[in-house]
Amino acid sequence: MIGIETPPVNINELAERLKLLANSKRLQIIHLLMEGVQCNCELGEALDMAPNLISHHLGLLRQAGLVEIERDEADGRWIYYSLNETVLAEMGQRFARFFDPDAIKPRRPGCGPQGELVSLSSILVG
Amino acid sequence: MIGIETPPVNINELAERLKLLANSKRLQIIHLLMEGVQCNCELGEALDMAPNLISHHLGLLRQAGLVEIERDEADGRWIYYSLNETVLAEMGQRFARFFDPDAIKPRRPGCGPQGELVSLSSILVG
DNA sequence: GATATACTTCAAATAAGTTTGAACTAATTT
DNA sequence: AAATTAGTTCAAACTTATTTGAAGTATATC
Repeated sequence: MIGIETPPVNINELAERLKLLANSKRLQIIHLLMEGVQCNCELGEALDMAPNLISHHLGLLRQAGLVEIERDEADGRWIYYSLNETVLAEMGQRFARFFDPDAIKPRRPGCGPQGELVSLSSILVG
Repeated sequence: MIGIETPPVNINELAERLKLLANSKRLQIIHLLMEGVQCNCELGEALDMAPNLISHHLGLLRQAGLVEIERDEADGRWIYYSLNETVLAEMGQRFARFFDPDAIKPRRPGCGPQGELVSLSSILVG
């Protein structure tokens, strides 16, 4: 055990979010949705992927709240997908907060020859 | 094929970066390095992981340029790891640029009943 | 009511990533 | 020079994620 505070962010949760995005097919889908594309068939055509695969990835994105659906009012067979702007923004903020380069603290010698010297002296002095 | 510009970012590369970070063990390592922790043994103790596993994950982070090493001048057995602030910042900027909620364009009816009407009329008119 | 369309779900196959355990360097100490 | 220490590398076992192919919904058209 070493004397470091537990992280203020939930690392496992952050890893889950990153896993969701760490896939080029899903990134492509997100990109197309941002461009205004809206249905499974159009995504499939643009990405050259089978509809069930698109559906699978959309499902994962949907589970995370990043993608939302809406059926066509006139013809209910068509489903329109869109990004949840709020969730996207919230994710971005979390990443920015965790990977903030300004939060890097200087290395401290808690280990190695220097570390031992320090801990020895801190025991002798403090 | 549909008329959307190719993305200005390299999606595969972005996915690779995200994959690197999409792992709770590596996030924990990054977090500890940000806190100033510096050697394999200390990371291992803090995370309750075998040194070879730590080494494996550090290796991946190092490949991506996110982590750098330095040997102790007095006792070369000790290796000190640290984060490359520039690379971290650059990654953060890339994510922010790709996941920018303000870049979401309105849905356009290129598909479905509405889409067909639009493309029909655009053929007839244009 | 039968057929077609748009999409989803399921199960199996494949691929990729993670962990483990052992062997291996490199540097230092005795 | 033998033993120790800090860390790495390798191969196999294990786990998780992705893809494929087939079957299944829901809605709409003929």
